[in-house]
Amino acid sequence: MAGNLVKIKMGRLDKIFDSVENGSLFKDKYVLQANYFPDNIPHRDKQIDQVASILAPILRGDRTSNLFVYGLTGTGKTLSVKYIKDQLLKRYKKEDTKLRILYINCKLKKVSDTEYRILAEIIKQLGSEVPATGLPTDQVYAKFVEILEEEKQSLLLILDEIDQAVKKISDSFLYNLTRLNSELSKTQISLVGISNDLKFLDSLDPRVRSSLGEEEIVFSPYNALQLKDILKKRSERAFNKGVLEEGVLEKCAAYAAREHGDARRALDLLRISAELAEREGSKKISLKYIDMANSKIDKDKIFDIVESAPRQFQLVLNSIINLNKGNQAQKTLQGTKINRIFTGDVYNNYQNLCEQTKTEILTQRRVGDLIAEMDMVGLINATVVSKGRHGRTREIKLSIPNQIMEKVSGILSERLMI
DNA sequence: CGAGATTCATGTGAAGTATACCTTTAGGCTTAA
DNA sequence: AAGCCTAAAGGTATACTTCACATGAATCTCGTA
Repeated sequence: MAGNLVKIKMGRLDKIFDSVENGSLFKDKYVLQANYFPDNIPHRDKQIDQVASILAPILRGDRTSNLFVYGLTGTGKTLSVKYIKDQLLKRYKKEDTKLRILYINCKLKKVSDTEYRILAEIIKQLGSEVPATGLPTDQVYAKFVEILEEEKQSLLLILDEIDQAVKKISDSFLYNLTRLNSELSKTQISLVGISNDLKFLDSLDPRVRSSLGEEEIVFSPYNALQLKDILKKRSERAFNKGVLEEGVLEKCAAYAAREHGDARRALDLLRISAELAEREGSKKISLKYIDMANSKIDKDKIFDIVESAPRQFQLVLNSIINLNKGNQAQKTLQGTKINRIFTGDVYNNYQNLCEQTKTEILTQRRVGDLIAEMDMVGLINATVVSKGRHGRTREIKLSIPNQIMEKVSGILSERLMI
């Protein structure tokens, strides 16, 4: 009896394993993943050449112009710069001075947010240590300078997502960095800033702008054809022959092109489509999986945010959902009349919710910021409107798809113990 | 009736506060030779 | 004497709060036709 049961179970699992082992659509899934580093970067030759020619003097040990690289997400900025970094290091031969190229992503959680942490990361990459917290910032600077003065070297600092850093800190950080050169006798620092905010440079202090933006390069978005080409190159390595149905690449490319030509999005779309197809035991990746993948990406993002958000954030979100539900009900009852949701409404509802859940009530000021955050991450759509005599406020629209509203609501109730 | 002044409900910015956490430092205690 | 532990001191990060000022169109006011 018991043996039978196990046998049945084994049989079922074997089937699952078999389907993954034999029927796999993937040849090499890694090729489609975000951290894959391709050995050539299509359609970016012009930009790569530009960057390379600006940075080339560093091979002679000269200081190069500071460089600023713009471009929306998924336009190959990071990839291209990293590629050039590798090439430079490969070519560098001079013995008497050392060449060091540091790549720092200012957006990564462990690095981001403070001048201190960025410096700490730089120092760590230079091969020294500094405590994660506890030291005054100027001491960290001193340590940085000390390391640089140890020996003659050229330093190229690549700061990715630099706008994130400056938004949190002030641009005085960049100012300090650009000025450091005059204090150093043996070492030259060159900066490469990467940002996807096109207006970023304008918002900087003029002194910083002129020194950081000595050279500028713009990475324009890929168009649908280029995206398709990229997908094609990668899919040849990623998939087994013949698993892609006609038009799949085109559709992925088209979707991603719609999102400002984001290549990362295109690749994600393709990979997730394939995963979905595989899970359903399909031998081919057909068009319908792309649509599924597309909505799955959106949904997962929402669940992620909602689930990991801090309690107060969840409470406020819950209030908005409550109000929205009320509106839906009214809509069906009374026809066309829709109450718009404003900050004040949300705050009132939120206060009630706090009483129910015995949570401390935050000030309206703070709740306003939380609402702004939700707008930022795309959970809601909030626009500032002036209602004339009735003041000025944000009009809030929920932008969670209806199909997952229930589930989001469920997660919230569970986490908030309502 | 129309131009300007008012007004409302909040947006927004700066600065301050509380709490949690971190390292360094110094002093006292333990331990092994 | 060396090593270890602990608490105090001095720092940062985070999540708020407080205070103060900014906003912009509906509405009010008042001079004018």
